[in-house]
Amino acid sequence: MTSTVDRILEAAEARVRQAGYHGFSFRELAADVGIKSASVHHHFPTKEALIAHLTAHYRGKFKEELASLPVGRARVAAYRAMFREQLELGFGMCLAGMLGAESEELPDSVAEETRRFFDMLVADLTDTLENDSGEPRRAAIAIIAQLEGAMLLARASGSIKHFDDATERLEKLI
Amino acid sequence: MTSTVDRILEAAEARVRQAGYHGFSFRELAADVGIKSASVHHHFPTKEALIAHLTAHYRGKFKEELASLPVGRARVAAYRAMFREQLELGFGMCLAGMLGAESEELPDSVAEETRRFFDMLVADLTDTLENDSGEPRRAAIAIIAQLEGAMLLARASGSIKHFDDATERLEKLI
DNA sequence: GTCTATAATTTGATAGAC
DNA sequence: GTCTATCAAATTATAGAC
Repeated sequence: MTSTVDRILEAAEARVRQAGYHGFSFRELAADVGIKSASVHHHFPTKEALIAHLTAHYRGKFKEELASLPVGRARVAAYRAMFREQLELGFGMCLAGMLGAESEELPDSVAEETRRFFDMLVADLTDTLENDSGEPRRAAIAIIAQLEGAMLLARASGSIKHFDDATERLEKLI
Repeated sequence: MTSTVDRILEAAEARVRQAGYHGFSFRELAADVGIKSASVHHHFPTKEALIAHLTAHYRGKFKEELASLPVGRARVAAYRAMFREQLELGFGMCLAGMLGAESEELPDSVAEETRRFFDMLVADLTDTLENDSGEPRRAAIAIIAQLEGAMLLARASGSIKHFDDATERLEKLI
């Protein structure tokens, strides 16, 4: 049995990943969970607080998943498989990717948590590539950009094939 | 002297590129132009009609700019410079990139125009790379994804340096 | 072509009962 | 912790005067 807070976070994640920060209301979110919007406000006072918390939570979940991935060059392929699976399951954009696109017009706390997500990702991949790349940090940034852009393009085109095409030679960026 | 329609399109482009489809209202848009929201509705009956038209218009403008770019491999570097300049001037995401991220929850006509933008871009770059790549279409898709993802990452991180890092070895994708 | 006025609905958020 | 009820503001959109 999952707590109400967890169910709110799960529903909010789905909503943001499909439609962005401004693309859904507290009422829609509450309906997803099976409660009323006032009950959502009981757990998260404002939309800003909810999405900032969600983004930090997403970063934590993501970091946990990273812990189980292989090290070295193989980790890049595992990143690719992770992103692809999210697309294939219909989960929408990466949460931080969606918020990153909108970030200039988002509340500060949300933009800040989004920034921290990418800092974490860049750090993880930079560490990973330290022995495989002359410029590990630059390679890490290029790979993350490629994955986010491939997701975006696949959604825009309505075809997961675009993700596969865009990332097939991902390791050339190392 | 620009027409009211052109000023509406210009303001709408800026709004969508910063905040997305749901991130602004007709009243804000009208204020940008210096008119009332009812006057915006006179030119574009609905938000869907406005943004669908805007996206088709953006595709046309983009295609015109492409006409002045060099051919062959040098065109890839010119693409990169184009995208970078937009970021540097504070123009936000690529319009189609922003709408592509949100596309699953957008009105059909808007999603369709967004798809057509990327079809056009992929076709242009595929033609360009025909003599320089064994898989010109796949290379084209990879390059476009890289550029869109680099914009997204630069915005999320608040640093144009991330765009430069992500795209420095863009030609490796050819 | 632009305006004022307004309709009908939705939004984020709060008060207070249970 | 959830609800009903409600608020004030904002939203997309329309009617009709000028």
